[in-house]
Amino acid sequence: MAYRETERGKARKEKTRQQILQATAELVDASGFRLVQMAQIAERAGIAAGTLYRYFASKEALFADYFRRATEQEVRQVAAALQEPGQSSERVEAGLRVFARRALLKPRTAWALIAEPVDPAVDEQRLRYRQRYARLFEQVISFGIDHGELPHQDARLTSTAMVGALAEALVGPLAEPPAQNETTIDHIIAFCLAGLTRKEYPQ
Amino acid sequence: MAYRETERGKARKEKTRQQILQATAELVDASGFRLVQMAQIAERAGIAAGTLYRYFASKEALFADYFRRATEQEVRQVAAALQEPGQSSERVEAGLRVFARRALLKPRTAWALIAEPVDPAVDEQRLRYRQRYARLFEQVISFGIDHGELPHQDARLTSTAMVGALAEALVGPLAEPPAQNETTIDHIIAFCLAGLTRKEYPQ
DNA sequence: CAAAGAAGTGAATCACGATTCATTTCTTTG
DNA sequence: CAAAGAAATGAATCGTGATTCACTTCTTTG
Repeated sequence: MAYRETERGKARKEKTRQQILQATAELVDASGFRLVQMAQIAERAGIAAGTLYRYFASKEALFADYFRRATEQEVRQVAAALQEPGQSSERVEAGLRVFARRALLKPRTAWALIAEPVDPAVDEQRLRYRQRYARLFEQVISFGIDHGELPHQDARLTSTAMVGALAEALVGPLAEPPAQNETTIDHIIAFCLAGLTRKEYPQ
Repeated sequence: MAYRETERGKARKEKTRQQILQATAELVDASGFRLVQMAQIAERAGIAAGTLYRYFASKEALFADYFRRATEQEVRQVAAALQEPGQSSERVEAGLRVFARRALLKPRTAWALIAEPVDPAVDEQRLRYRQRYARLFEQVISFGIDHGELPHQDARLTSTAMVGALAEALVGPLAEPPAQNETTIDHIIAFCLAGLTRKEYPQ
């Protein structure tokens, strides 16, 4: 007899898999999904192009996996901020702030996760990602409405608008890097909170 | 002697050029920039693929030209709405409403113009487009601030946030077609106006 | 109408980058 | 260490869709 999969071998493969995902993350952060090539990923991960296909069935599958992991992190961070004790509006503010700070930390990655158009498999992940965000904010807003802390409103629409405002102001094409700092975050959050706590509504 | 360019010939060429741009518009509205192929455009315009290249140097050049014309229309409409008489907030509201209605009329086109990633030449046009929008809204907001109709604020940041909120709520991945109607527009505009007219600001 | 030149055609070419796979190298086990 | 199997390699292949260009058709003019 001879070779059989061993613990050590399994660990080695896991390490390579992580290197591939790490290389993907770095390249996406540098240029977004569209411009990243499999050959580049392989080179940065220190392996041959063909080897990628021993770990991921296709480019789309690799991107989808990377996307899922990356957004999982983001959602977790924002969810944690939203769970902090306080008034609903304070909790929403904390969530927005975490979202904004993380976006500024890696603007291109944020853009890739939020807005860049991608292949169907990745796009499905993005829909899930957005839905999870929407639900997180929605829950807090709905709680606030039910407990009289926030005026009645369409919780989903508000949370969608807030995410859009943040994303556009922080990573959109008009958002020039030098202008983005904590003050910018404060302004944009103030804008969102005004919309969240507004008193008059149509109908 | 023989052939020389004539008025009639010039008109015929102009008509073909318009057909190409019209075909491009229809296809972009159906699927966005990324999926539109030169062969499709030629077929829909009723000409051969090669003929496209007698009118436009490349796909990128064609798209950039289409983009420029399309956004020119949009900007003109919004600019007209912003010029209507009234309080600054009313003028901003009118501008947002035109922006929103037109986006809902052709959601895919709106998405292509606002958010879809594109080649560099088209992207540059998009930057101009965004800047023009930003300036239009900015002017009105700045006027409002100067005349005491609006609280002091970063006019550019506010206008960027408003466009982001609108775009996300109306054409983003979570914006489901059946949910989009005049009521949705009213809600999202109310959100934006609250941010525009808010009383407290950071610092 | 014939000649000159413009415009149109579409099959062939080209560019690009993902994917394959025959071959080589590495790991494990007795 | 040798054999067996796993994993890695990277040059060659493949698919896709933009672009070219030799040829055909149409327009104009004298």
